[in-house]
Amino acid sequence: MDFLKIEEKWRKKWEDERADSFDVRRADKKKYVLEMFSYPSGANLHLGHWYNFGLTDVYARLLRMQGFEVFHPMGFDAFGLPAENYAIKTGIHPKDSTEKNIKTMEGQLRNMGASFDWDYEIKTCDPEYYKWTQWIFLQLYKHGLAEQKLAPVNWCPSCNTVIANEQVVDGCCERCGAVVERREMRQWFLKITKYAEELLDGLDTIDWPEKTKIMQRNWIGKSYGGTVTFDLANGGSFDVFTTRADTLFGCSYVVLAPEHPLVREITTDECKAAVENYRAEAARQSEIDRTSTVKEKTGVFTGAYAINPVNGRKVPVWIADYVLATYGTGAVMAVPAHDTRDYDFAVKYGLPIERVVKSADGAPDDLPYVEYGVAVNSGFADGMKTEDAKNAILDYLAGKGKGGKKTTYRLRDWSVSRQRYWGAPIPMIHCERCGAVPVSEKDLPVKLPYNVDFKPKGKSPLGANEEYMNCTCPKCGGPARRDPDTLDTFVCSSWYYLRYPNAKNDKQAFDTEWTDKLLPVDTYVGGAEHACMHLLYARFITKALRDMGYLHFDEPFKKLVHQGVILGPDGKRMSKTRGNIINPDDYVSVYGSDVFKMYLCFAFSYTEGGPFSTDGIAPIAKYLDRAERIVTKAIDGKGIAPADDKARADLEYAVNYAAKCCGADIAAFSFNTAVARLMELTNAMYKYDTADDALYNAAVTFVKLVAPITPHVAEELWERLGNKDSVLRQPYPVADESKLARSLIEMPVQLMGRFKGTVNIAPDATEAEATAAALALLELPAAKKVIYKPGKILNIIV
RNA sequence: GCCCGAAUGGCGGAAUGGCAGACGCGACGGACUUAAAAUCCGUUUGUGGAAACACAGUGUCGGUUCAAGUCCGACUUCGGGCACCA
Repeated sequence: MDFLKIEEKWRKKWEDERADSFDVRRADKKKYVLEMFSYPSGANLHLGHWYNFGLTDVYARLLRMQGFEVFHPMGFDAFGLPAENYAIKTGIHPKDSTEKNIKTMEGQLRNMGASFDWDYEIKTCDPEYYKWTQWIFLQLYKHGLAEQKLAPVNWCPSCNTVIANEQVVDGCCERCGAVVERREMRQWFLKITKYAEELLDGLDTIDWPEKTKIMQRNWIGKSYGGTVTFDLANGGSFDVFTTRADTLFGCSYVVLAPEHPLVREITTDECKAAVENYRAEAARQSEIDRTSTVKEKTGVFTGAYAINPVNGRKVPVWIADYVLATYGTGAVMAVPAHDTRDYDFAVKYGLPIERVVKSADGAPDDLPYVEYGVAVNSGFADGMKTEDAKNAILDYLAGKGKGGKKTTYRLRDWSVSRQRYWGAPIPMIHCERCGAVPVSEKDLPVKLPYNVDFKPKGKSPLGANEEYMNCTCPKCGGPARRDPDTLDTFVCSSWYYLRYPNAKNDKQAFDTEWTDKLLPVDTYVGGAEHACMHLLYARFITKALRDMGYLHFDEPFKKLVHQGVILGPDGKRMSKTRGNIINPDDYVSVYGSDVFKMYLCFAFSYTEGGPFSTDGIAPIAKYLDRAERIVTKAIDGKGIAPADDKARADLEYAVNYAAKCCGADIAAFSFNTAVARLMELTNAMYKYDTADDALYNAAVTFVKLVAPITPHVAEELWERLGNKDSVLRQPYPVADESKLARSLIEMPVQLMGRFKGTVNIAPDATEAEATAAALALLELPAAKKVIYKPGKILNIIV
């Protein structure tokens, strides 16, 4: 078949007929199918796009044939760092390069033959889009969900700019090699932590991969414990968070994070130099390095002492980099006898190690003993089991006003300020008199100026543009400055699924009534790398907008599917430096999109992915040619009465078996087995080998079954079968169960759980009948016991 | 380092705890052809055997079960994420 020619013919026809338009009148039958939109960093669609968009489109087309009105939009996540880096390197403006890339990708997406409705296209860098991103930020601000806080950023002293984690390589700047520091800057945060509990609970209500739910649960990191207030010997106090309050009597020192605000105040003069050095050193390390459990623990003494509230004991206050300012209270109590990190630290620095838990059942309990057990050397808690001791000690502290039970989350607020150019400007104004003031909604969008020097020079690129920065305070009318930062691109992508149905609405971000009809997204497909960030942010924004009354659903994505990662032919992740990048165009331009897509369907387990190999592509083209030949033969047989009943029954079985499996497999994103069932069907048609009505009917069903996968080829064959309408609008075949029923079935027989052979029995055979047949096969007189699972196995035990 | 996955023939991959290897690639054989290509048909986990069949076999080691690729524990290797790449 001339695939390229066929594809051009049908694509043109579909475009002329607007075959992929969403019909709003049928919104009651809607299915919202969405892929994570693409980031136009390169000029071309890469293999991952094909794998995500191409195969999800197979699913979308199946749903259409099953009678649903599918809403399947496409757009671009167009702001972001790579375009800006590219601009710094080449001088090409991010807007220009991004628009050019989008144009190319749009063309390629159209040639994919996927059923996107382009009427709803969005681009996050379009002022008509980011206007509403800014509007959402303002709503969050008005509802107390946005606030300014100090937070550390990576600062390259040589480039004189903030750099992303990605640009930090082994603690050094990837551009110039200078050692990167962490600096505190004032930044906007969205208070996602307010929703920690609901984000956790909501996971139970959605159809997502279990592993993704587990990852989100761990990311949110709820832990039950308590706070303990330590008074400082020289006045003042601080709280620690612990999940093991039962070990409080064994606390022999306390540790603050190096960044803890109290550190400067409490450090004694003798210790000052060491503490300052240590803080500077800690600022150079990433959190991953700091929390590594194999890294040797280090720390320094501050010279200060704190009072353990349960026993009045004076314990030294240290700082150590394994304590993070961002988790819990930024301070921990150290119980070396019952925590491995504290133990290593205490051994290294000669701090006391005192047992306060022993094993309950006499099992070995060498120190450090981190298991639960029974409290010892713990005053009033002696003899209590760990759980009881926790409660007793926290209750005691609560009674004294020195702490109590507390639940903590690992989840941190979402930092959204970026000291970069290519993003949505933060719609806030800083006034000397009024402080931070929101831009009024009527003045949105705050437009990103085109003429900006985005080269690094010590502050945000926008901050150097006086024309942009100077404005008047909306509150007092005095002179004021704009916020020089832009929003994290995750903000743009945390609500785009709400915008698609409202893509052309220039009055609102979305029309609530309409949004309620089309959302939530029924099936969302994208990479598992987004499990904790994008997917959590989107859930948060949905819940926040719901609480403001704008939405009436709780979760944005009912069902989630992750596609796997396609690796290079060498089994490694594709990358420029490895030189193992596969360009899909090289194959699509030769074989066409149908063949390439069917290859992607067949060659991988969708959710696993795997190494790419060119070897499988040509065979798919051959297979479609083989299918074409048998369909062509079948056309000649139309109207000829079938002769052989047995052969016809076998063919009909194959047809209905394929019908039964194909749709179910595609719906389960098991594309490879769906293709396998189609191959079995064509094999059965070849075996039948008679041009008559039975073969003709099989061909008709086959063409419908294959249509979601290879729509162009299916349209062509459908036309040749004598049809005038589109095969893509035919109802998807449903199996006739009566054709699948067999008078005898093969029942595997096991002896003591080992397979011994099969017997043919009636599908509804009784246990006695089945046992008799099995015993005959095994030539045994009787069974001691029989395990019979009709349709599955019969296991004889002697 | 921490969290989450994955590992099955020469290769890609199938398999609600119940016949491991569906389907395909490759390889081998046959038909057609003067020949080749293309096509159609067949064989193809390993070992032994002419065969029937027997034994072994799903990364490693151990466990649960009448029965384990599948469940549990420990490990090895690879992949994803770790909050400023998206």
